[in-house]
Amino acid sequence: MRSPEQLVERFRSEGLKITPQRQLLFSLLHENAEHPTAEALFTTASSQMPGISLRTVYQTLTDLTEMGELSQVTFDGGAVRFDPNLNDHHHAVCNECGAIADVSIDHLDAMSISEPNNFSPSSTSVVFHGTCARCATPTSNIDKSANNQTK
Amino acid sequence: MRSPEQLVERFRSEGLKITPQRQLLFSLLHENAEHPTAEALFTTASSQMPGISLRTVYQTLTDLTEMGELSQVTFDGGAVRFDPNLNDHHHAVCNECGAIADVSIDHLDAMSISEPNNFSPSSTSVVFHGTCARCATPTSNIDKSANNQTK
DNA sequence: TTGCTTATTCGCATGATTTGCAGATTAGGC
DNA sequence: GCCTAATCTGCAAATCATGCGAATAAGCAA
Repeated sequence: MRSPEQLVERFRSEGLKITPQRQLLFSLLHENAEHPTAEALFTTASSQMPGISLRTVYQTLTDLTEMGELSQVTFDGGAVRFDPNLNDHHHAVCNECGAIADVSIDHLDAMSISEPNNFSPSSTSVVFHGTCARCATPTSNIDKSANNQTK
Repeated sequence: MRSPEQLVERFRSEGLKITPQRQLLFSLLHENAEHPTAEALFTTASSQMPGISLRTVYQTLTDLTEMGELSQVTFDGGAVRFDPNLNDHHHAVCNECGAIADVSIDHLDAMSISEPNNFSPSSTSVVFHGTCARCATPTSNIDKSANNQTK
């Protein structure tokens, strides 16, 4: 996702209005690597702007997604998560704390479909499940459940 | 997933009852490569056993999943799909018709996380999006939407 | 600054999917 | 055939997401 300033530019140039709600969400999403759900963003947004509507959060997230500024990802059937990272990347989900990390992959191109041989892939997404560094380190296990996904 | 006969064995040996509903679902799931949703199975089951409850379908699917006879997969935030294929495999989703195919992958092990280097993956799942053979063949485009996922 | 126009926001209703619960039913053993 | 616990069923309810209409406010012009 572009910077809040660039998004303001883009919205202006497309004749869209710059509202305080949008500006807040731009800043909450900028370089946000937490893959938040709409609800999570709503909670954070609400603390800074009491009265903001969950509906507006969904609306803005949908708009940004349609503009290609965000992508949506879901893991294991939970709520949709929003990802402002537009670079080519994949995800690693921690089985312990539920944290989701962006990962780069080496030799992704070495991999290919062996069977069936008649499917033409246009994109590939890889999800690793395992243990994140924080949860693998015994001394810092205190706050394991901080990012736990509810489902 | 094991064969209906083997599942009957297993259920018996665990003190669970063999009901007509369960038997029907065993047979509908056996070697089913369609990755059906609970609703889809309910629809099919209903035609063969009018009166069967959607609740029972969900219950049985959950039971089989907990027994390790089925796995659950979701794509793009839609409803949960059930997969009786217990072999190591991945999925290919057709952007045209929504069909989901099981795929085997060559050289999956060549691939690795380059960044961050402190995540320990225990499993990897790969999803390809693209065009399936049927939709890529102009002459057989007639029934494209047959398997279309609604979301 | 005021007013106008239209995009946005908001709140509520609704839809889709899934689970909890309690009473009715039935499989399987005696 | 009877009994008891497991199962099935129907409905309420939880969760996540979207549709809709009325109220509001951003951006522009005068």
